[in-house]
Amino acid sequence: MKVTIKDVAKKSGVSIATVSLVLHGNPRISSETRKRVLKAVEELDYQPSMLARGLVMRQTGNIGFVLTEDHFLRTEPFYTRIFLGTEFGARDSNHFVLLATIPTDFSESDFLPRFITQKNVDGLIIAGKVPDAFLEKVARYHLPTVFVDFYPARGEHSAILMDNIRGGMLATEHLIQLGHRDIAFLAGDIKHPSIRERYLGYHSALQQHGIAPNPELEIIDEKKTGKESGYHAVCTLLNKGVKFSALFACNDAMAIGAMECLKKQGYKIPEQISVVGFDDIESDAFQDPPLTTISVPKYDMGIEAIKLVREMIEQKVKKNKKIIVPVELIVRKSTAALIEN
Amino acid sequence: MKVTIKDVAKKSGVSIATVSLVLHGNPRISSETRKRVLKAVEELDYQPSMLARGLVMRQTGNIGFVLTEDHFLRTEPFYTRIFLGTEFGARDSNHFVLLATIPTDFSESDFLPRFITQKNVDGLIIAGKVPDAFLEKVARYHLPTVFVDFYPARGEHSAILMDNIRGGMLATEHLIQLGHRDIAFLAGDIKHPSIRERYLGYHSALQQHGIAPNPELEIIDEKKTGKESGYHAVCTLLNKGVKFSALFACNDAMAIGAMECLKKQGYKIPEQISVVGFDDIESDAFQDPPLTTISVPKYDMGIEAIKLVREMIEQKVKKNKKIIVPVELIVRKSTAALIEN
DNA sequence: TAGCGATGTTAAAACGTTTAACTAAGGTTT
DNA sequence: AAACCTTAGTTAAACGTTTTAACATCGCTA
Repeated sequence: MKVTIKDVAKKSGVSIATVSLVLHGNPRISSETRKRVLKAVEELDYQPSMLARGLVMRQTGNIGFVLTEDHFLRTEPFYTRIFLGTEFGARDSNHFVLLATIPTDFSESDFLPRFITQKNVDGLIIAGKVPDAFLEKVARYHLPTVFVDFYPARGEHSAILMDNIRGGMLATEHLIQLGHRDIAFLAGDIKHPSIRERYLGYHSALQQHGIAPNPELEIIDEKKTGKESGYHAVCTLLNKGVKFSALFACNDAMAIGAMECLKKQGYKIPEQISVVGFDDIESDAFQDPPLTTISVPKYDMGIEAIKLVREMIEQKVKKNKKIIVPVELIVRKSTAALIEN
Repeated sequence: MKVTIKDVAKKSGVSIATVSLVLHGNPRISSETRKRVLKAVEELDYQPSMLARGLVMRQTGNIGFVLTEDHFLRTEPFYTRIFLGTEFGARDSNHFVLLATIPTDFSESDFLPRFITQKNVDGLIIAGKVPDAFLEKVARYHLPTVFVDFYPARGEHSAILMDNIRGGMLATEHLIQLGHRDIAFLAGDIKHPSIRERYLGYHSALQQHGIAPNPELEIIDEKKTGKESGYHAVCTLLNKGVKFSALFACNDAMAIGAMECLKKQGYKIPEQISVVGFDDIESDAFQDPPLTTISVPKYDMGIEAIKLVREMIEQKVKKNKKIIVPVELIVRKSTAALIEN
């Protein structure tokens, strides 16, 4: 059968308590005994039972990771990468990350993930936007919770967010530095905090450089934020007949859609129009031309999220800490200096 | 604190043994006591501790789900869907599914997922192709294991596979029934069992309908199996100058790449050339024209996988059961009857 | 009336840990 | 030499279950 602490104790001629103490680095144990125990552990390949440990320590060693089904299944592996980050971060503290999806339209009558109702996790990471009904229901369990890439409308919470405002500024400033003045902004779902913030960044960069924002250049009422929306937004912009030499889309999907439309209309990118996106999705580098964008450290966000829940679990204190991870401008071939004509 | 079996016992005026027996549906308990206990359980919202239970039952209640990082991160959520299926299937038996990725180039020196080395799972599901080095290393742990969409080259195993041969036949027969005779086949990585089998299906359908396979029409030595490979394969085919009115690609990615190339060269799909793919990926329906393909029940594969590991765990017997799930032809707009000219 | 079988319930051991409280031996102060 | 501290290790309780064997009660039968 499985080798237990008893086997180790017997083999090294000490009590099981001593073994346990050694394993926890208790300084009361002489280095000689310590060595003997460690040797036995090694030779027997002893692995402590998480179950037994959890039982006495009253924790499960698990952390729940929740996101909507849509987010999990969407083609761009954004949250998947964040999850991978948590998986990695969890290694240090020997936690396991349990992943569960909830219906995208979670309602009062839906069930919570089992690991929540069964109290089989010590803490929770909630990634991406989730319905209010879910938040209400889950709040009843008083689990240490960290939000990632989403911040609930009401209440104080711990969260890992990206610096959307700065990202918006970075993108816009890049264009300004290239000499552009007439910079369009493309977005949908403008009520979503992240998108709103990117928009704010765009605005404030313009103002800081003494460029008056031109409402004509802002297409922010697209229904969605996918490729088609980008395509459509450019159509709208073109139809207005307003002059622009660059555009900043609230995400890469829209940027790619926008490029498609522009190319179809015969515009040369970046010679005639520069394009910047946001997110740094996989396919950016394979676009024609490769897309300049703002990169988000997804993996790191996962790691930070784990660190934060762990802090909350250990200290048993309801902190409300917001961590803003920095974003970065990635210059590729879709942007170029303005050519005056 | 957390409500335990003791609280339930006290509240309903019985011993904890009785509570436990009630919860396990033991028939020796009078229906009166049973009712009382159940009522208390209900009122206290008692949730048995998986830890304590696992400790005495010597099982963890967890099932590990392993796949390579590539497979997890790839844009098409194929394995993600399978995972979701396992998650769902695990609900009945109240198991949790722990997901872990391994490096795509896993080697002897890499670490196994923690839940394996720590014996924190009762069984294992391995999805997609994994390196031999991983298989060797993991075999040492003698865990009940089920493979999904992959079957190791050596040894006998339990696995959930899709009917690739039949899929290949279905696709090819569809084209034959539409009147096509010169049907090209596009593939890469022909050594991969799944792709090989699809190829076999293609072949045998041709033969069953008395059509001599034409090696000139088989482009099977592409480096990879992505969109670019499909694009490139069609170039090769076109350069040969061999006549064909339909093509069957070993997967949708290649089919989509192929369509792009054909459209660029001015061919009309399906009027001049019919195209069939395999996999039924998300974006098929949004292609121009929407792609006819073979659909694979990913979600069901996950459910079946869980069922099978559970069987293996319970019966503690090393079965080698192969379950072949059926595939289905999905007719969209990329195929049409041959127009003689 | 002793013995028996059926029925319903419980006591207690076991699972594998952690950790507070304790012990024993030796060393140091007074 | 009594009292006290250190050091290194051990004992035993606790965590929350499951399950087996034992027990109590009752109505029957011999």
